[in-house]
Amino acid sequence: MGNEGRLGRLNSLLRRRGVVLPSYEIYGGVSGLIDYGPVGARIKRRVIDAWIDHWSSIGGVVEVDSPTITPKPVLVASGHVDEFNDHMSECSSCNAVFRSDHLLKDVHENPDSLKAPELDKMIAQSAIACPSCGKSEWGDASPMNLMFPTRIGATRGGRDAYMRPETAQGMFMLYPALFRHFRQKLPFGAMQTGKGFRNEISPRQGMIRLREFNMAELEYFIDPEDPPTPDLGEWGSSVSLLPDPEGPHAGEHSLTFSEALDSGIVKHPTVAWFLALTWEFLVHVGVNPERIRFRQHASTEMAHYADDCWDCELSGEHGWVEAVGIANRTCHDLLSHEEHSGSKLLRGWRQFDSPRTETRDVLAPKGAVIGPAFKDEAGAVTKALSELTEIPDSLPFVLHLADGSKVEITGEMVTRKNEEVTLHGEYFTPHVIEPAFGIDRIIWHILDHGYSEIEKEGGEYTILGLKQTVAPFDVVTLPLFDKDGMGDLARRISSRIDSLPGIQGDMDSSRSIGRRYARADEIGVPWAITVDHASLEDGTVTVRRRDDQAQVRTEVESLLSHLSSGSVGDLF
RNA sequence: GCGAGUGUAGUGUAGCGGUUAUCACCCCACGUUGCCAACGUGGGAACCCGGGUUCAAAUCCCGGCACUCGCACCA
Repeated sequence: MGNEGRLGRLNSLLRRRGVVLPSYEIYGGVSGLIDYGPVGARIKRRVIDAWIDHWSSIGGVVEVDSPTITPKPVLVASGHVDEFNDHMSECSSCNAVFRSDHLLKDVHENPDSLKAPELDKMIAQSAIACPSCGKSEWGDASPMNLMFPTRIGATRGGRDAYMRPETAQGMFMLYPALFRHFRQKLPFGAMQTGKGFRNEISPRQGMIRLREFNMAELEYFIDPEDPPTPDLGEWGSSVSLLPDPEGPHAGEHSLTFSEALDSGIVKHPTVAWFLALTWEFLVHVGVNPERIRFRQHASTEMAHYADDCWDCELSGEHGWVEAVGIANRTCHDLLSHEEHSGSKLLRGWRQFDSPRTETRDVLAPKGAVIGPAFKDEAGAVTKALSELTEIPDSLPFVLHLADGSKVEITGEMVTRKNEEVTLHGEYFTPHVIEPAFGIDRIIWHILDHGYSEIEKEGGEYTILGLKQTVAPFDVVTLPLFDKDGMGDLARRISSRIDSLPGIQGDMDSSRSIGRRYARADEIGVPWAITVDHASLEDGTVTVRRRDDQAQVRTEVESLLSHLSSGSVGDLF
C-alpha cells in the first residue's frame, strides 16, 4: 500500500492528463462507468494489441469478434440467467440486505438452486436470525439479476436478450466455424477482446468494479484425453501461489510453474501453461512481478461452469484484486449448448490409432410391421430401438421412447442380429481452458505500479514509468525554442516519427523545456528528443531517457532507425 | 442496497447567510530565458443537479446524482 494520499494524487493525475475520467460528468456522472481520455485510450489500445500479439504467438489461436447483444436462450444454456439471478432478502427490522441463499447455508445443502417462494418459506420455517440485528422478520426475496436486459426488435414482440456478461459465449457460438477453420484438429483457441456488462449493485474502487468493462478472453479447446503439455522450463522465475485453502496444499507457496504442476498443486498441464503465459504477459506490459500472485478457488467458491479455477491477483492501492481468471471450464458450455440448441456441431473428432471393430447385438426393426403398428410413432420407435444399450433376452418387451411413453415390442417387429461395425474414431465434446483478463484492472495496476513520486531538486516530481510497449507515445519531440527554425525542424522530425510503422510521437513546444520534460514524464513517455541550435547545423538531436534523465546526442537518422527497431536504449 | 461523511475553475483549496467567490498549481498570448516544472505582463477557467426557506443561499433545509469510509454484494 502506498503512503497517505497517493491514491488521490494518482487519480487526480489520471483525470488531469486525460487518462481515465468519470463518464458523463457534466450530467452528474454514472457510477461504474469510465472514459479513457486521449492519453488513456492509447494506453488501452496498446495493452489490447500486446494481449492479442502475446496469445497469437503460441500458435493455433485466432481472433474473433461477436456481438455484445446476446439472445436469452444462449445465456440460459450457459447458466448465466439462473446463476445471475441471486435473490436478496431484506430484514424488515433493520433494513439490512443479504443474499437469500447465504442465509440458508446451514439449513440447506444447495440453497442456490431454490426459487424465491421456496427461499421465503425456508427462511421463515427455520426462523433465520438477521446477522445484523438478530431479529427474524424478513421481507420477500427479490431477484437481483446482474445482467442488463434488452430486447431485439424495435416494435412490439421481439426477442428477449441481454448485454453479454462475458465475451466467452461468442467463441462457443463460433465453435463450428473454428473447428472447420482449424481443419477439424484440436487443440485450437479463439480469443476476443471487447466490452462486457454487469449491472453491479454498488460499483466502487474506481476502475476496479465497473458496470461496462473491457475484457479479453481466450477459449482454448482441447481433447481432455490428450491435453497439450508444453515444457514449462522456459519460465524459471518463482511465483507466489495460494492453493485451495480447503485442499492438501493450503498455504502460500513460492514455486516455478513447472514445480507447481509436478507437485500437483496445479492439476492440469494446460492450466499450468496458461498460468505461465499469463504471468509473462503481465510482466511484459509493466505489472510488477512481485505484486502478482495466483490464487486457487476453493471448491465452494467455484463458478457454476468451472472445474478448476485460478485467479491471478495483482496488488495495488486497492489491495489484492482479481485481474485474470484461468478456469478449466471442461465441456460445460459446449455440452450445454448442444443440449439446448440441438446442434451436433459442437464436438471434436478423436481418430483411433487403428480402426476398432466392435460387434454387438441389435434388434433391427422391420419397417413393414412397425409402420402399420405404430403409425405416427413409428419413427420414434425405430430410433429408440437403435439406441438400446442392452438388448433384452426375451420378447416381447417394453420399450421406453424419448418422450417418456412406453410401447410393447413383439417378436414379429424385429430381427435379432449380430452387427459388426468398424470405428475409425469417435466424437467427443472438447474441454475448454479459459484465461479471462479484466483489461481495465490490468491497466489500473500498470498505472499504479508505474506511478512514482520522487524528489527532484528539492521539489516533488512525478514519473509514470510505463514500458514503451504500453506508453501513450513512444517519444515526444521538443524544440528548445519555437523560433530560428527549431520549431519547423522539430515538426518535420515529429512527422517522420509518426510515419514509422507502429510508432507514435507527440510534439510539445509550449513553455520551458524543463516543464515539457515534466509533462512527458508524467504520462509515461519513455523518450524525449530535443531540437536545438546544433540540430540546425549538423542534423543531430539530443535524446533523453525518462527513467534517469540521461541524455545522449545522436543523428536524426540513427534515432529513427533505433525507434523502428525498438532499441533506443542502445544509444546510451 | 443500508448507515456516516464530502461535493467550489483542469488539479488541490479558502470562504460557512450579503465578497467583483480566495490562493496556488494549471492553460493561452507576448516578452525574456537557451536543456530539466525559472521570470515578467496580459488573459482563461468553478460554487454537482433540482426544489424549498429568506429581502438575500456556495453557505440553511429537502430530494436526486457522484465520491470516500463502514456493512452487505462482487460467477
